[in-house]
Amino acid sequence: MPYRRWKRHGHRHGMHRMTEPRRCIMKIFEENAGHLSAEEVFMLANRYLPNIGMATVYRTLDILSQMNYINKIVSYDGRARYELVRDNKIHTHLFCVNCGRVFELPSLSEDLIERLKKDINGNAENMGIDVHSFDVRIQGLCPECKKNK
Amino acid sequence: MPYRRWKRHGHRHGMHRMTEPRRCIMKIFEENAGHLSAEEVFMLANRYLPNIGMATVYRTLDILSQMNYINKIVSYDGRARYELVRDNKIHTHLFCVNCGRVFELPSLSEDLIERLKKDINGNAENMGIDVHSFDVRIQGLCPECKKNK
DNA sequence: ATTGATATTGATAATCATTCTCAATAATAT
DNA sequence: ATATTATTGAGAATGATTATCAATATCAAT
Repeated sequence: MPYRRWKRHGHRHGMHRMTEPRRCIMKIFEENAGHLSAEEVFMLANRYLPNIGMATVYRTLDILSQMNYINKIVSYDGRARYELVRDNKIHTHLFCVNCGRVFELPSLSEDLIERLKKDINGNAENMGIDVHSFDVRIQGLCPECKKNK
Repeated sequence: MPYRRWKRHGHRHGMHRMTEPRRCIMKIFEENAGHLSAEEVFMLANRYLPNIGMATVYRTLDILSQMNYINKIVSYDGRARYELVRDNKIHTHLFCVNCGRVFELPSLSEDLIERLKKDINGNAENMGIDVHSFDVRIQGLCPECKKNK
């Protein structure tokens, strides 16, 4: 999402003022690929805003999720991760049922994704739901945990 | 999983004794389709075992997950749900980013699932991971929350 | 069947991510 | 510049899940 559209878009989701902490957290997601936990976002933001509070981080992450600017992902360790929404990117994640970590797997083939989209959007329309994003999730053991079994 | 294989299978995952609470919880999953929270399992078990403790429920759910007898699903409300593993059933769940509830969507078409399996198992082999199950997850708004926006 | 070793239990306390509260502060419209 | 009020940060509160530990129940060996 381009910088200048933040405010306009945010207004629809309860973000009425553009503040330092919010600017900073959005920047962090623009600059860091990957799955950041709230704690990690907090530590990164801390470099620029030493007084930022954890509550602000959570509040901002919440709003950005509602805006569909970031995706919230919850794993088995009961900790949420957040990642920037990128157009047309469908993730395949491995969730290790043993250690709780999240791993990104190679993307599915293009036409498989196209067929998935078609299938899902058809169902979505019938059910009156609003699809923000979707992904394929694998439950299983990561390489490390598989070895130690 | 047939009753008589429980013990044999469980032994590999740290379940060395077959006890009343464990028998009861496994029965609950056999008899209840759907996504049960730990709290719900606790209340159902309570009917038969009035003294069962919450800790036992969590411990048992943990072992049954490790055994791949049930699937653990974590939603946006920070509460886990568990469901019996059924062969060849690939779920498509909607996770409402607003209210946290989980909804089951109509199953994907047979051949789409077959192609997904092939693709995923190929990647799994390359990465040395152990796939217990996989599912498609949609992040978005449920019918109710969509209306109230 | 009895026994002994020990896995499992239930009650409770502890943990840890997340949310709430509220007075102080800062962003925006005017 | 000022008034309005959304937002902040600190710390307390919440709520799901885990750890602790003495008491108990299971099962293998006898």
